[in-house]
Amino acid sequence: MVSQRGRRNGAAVARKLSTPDADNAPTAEMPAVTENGTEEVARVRAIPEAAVARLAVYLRVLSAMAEQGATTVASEELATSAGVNSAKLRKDLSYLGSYGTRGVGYEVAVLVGQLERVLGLTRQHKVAVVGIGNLGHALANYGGFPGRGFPVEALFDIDPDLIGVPVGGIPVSHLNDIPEVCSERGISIGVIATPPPAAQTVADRLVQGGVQCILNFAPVVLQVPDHVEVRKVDLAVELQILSFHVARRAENVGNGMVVR
Amino acid sequence: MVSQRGRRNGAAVARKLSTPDADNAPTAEMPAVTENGTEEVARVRAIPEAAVARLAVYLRVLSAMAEQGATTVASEELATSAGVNSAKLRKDLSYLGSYGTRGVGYEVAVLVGQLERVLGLTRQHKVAVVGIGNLGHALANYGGFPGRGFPVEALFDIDPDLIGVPVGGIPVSHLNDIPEVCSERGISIGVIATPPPAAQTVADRLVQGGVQCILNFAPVVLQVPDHVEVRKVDLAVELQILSFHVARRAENVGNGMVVR
DNA sequence: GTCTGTGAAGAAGTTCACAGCC
DNA sequence: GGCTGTGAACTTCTTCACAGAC
Repeated sequence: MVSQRGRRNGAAVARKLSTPDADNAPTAEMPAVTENGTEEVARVRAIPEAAVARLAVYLRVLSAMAEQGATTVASEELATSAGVNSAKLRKDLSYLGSYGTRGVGYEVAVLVGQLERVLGLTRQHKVAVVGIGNLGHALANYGGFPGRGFPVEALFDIDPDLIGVPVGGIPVSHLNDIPEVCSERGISIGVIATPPPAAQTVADRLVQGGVQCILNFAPVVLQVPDHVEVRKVDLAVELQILSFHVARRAENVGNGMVVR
Repeated sequence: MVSQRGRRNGAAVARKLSTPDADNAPTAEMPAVTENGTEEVARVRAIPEAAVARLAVYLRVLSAMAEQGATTVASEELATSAGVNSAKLRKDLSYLGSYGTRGVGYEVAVLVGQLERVLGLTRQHKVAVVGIGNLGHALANYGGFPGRGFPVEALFDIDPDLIGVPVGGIPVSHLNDIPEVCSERGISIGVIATPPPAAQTVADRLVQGGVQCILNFAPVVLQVPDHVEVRKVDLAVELQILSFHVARRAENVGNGMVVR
């Protein structure tokens, strides 16, 4: 019956998250530390994937609060604004370390700083948008992409009429030049907004160009090397999930309830 | 707090999912009563949320296969194309019922039909797009939205210059008319592509208009009644998640590896 | 032999509830 | 009194591995 809900190796891992004060949290930019060899790592690197997405939301809410002059905030309030419950919020924040004050709450500025650090927002991530159709256009024009820190620095398309034309201040290059241009400009994030058939080829070229992360709007499952991170945004899937829920509801209705 | 089920006493429960045949399958499973007299009947508990998103992906892959003339497919092949492992795929499909043949595989056409049924794609879901800026424009022009079954039938904006102008064949109406127009046209899905400050008001009006589902592109946490389903697509969050992974990688690098 | 369907084990994620500090 | 931080309980999701149908 071993309760052990730790990680994969059963060794006494003991989840050393949230070390008490003494902020040893490894900063993103310091090469930092030591080659631990034996024993376990004192490093905190265990933020659950699911929590990461929420951290980004907290950051946005906190930034808005800071702008309105708030200096402290309680977990309950922040949680409500972020649309989660407070236990989850506190747990999520505990992955960063202990930055709250019992009986009081969190200092907004401190939390913002920590979130930015953990999310890697203390450095810039240059973005390339591939596929300057309707969507790509919209993305390119977002102008420096949401929340700054993500400047769009390259655009690509296959249409000869578009090559060289500036969109949002940046001239469009040809798909063939993806590897070279991405390499030159140090692009770290590629956004794929092409038609489905082109997506895989584009992904390959982005990888060639040294891009580490891809945000894929094309409804295609991309094949990429392990070291490349892909996130997918899939309109059709989102709509179908909604459709599923409508159907679910309709099924459970026992009477004349109108379900669209 | 007496709830208890699953694990520990798994023998008795045996989760009777996947009743074969029979259209709507409410899979009851004698609820052992309990003391909660008031609570409703929400024990249908059929398809796990996480599986639903994947079902939509399987459907797309299968449709493509059907188009190429495939008539049967094995779980391994389908799984690979969909980017999941075969055990997960089989488990997911088992939620629909038993539609495969051991030793052979699945009939593509059958599976497509079942997926469409479960995802509620046998009926149409009329879509309204609110906020005809860059993104809204792109969405409106998707022309009948991905995979049909989701016709765009109403557009809204607040800009007087846009009102009445047709975009993708549909004239833009004013935000104020959302409840009325949605009601009239029987809109079931509202897509919010407005600037953040407008999003909540828009959501309220959509709900007033009887919309059951909202796809929200605005970086805002929406407040809606329980019976309304919201899905969020958040560009900034997606980028920040990618950023997090870059930072993670950078941290773990012990040497001159270039990490963008 | 091949491939599905599925209990059961395992891992990940969420919620509870309370100790500990203000 | 109020609020954070967190082990432990609980829930959901994923993977394993094999019985059973072809």
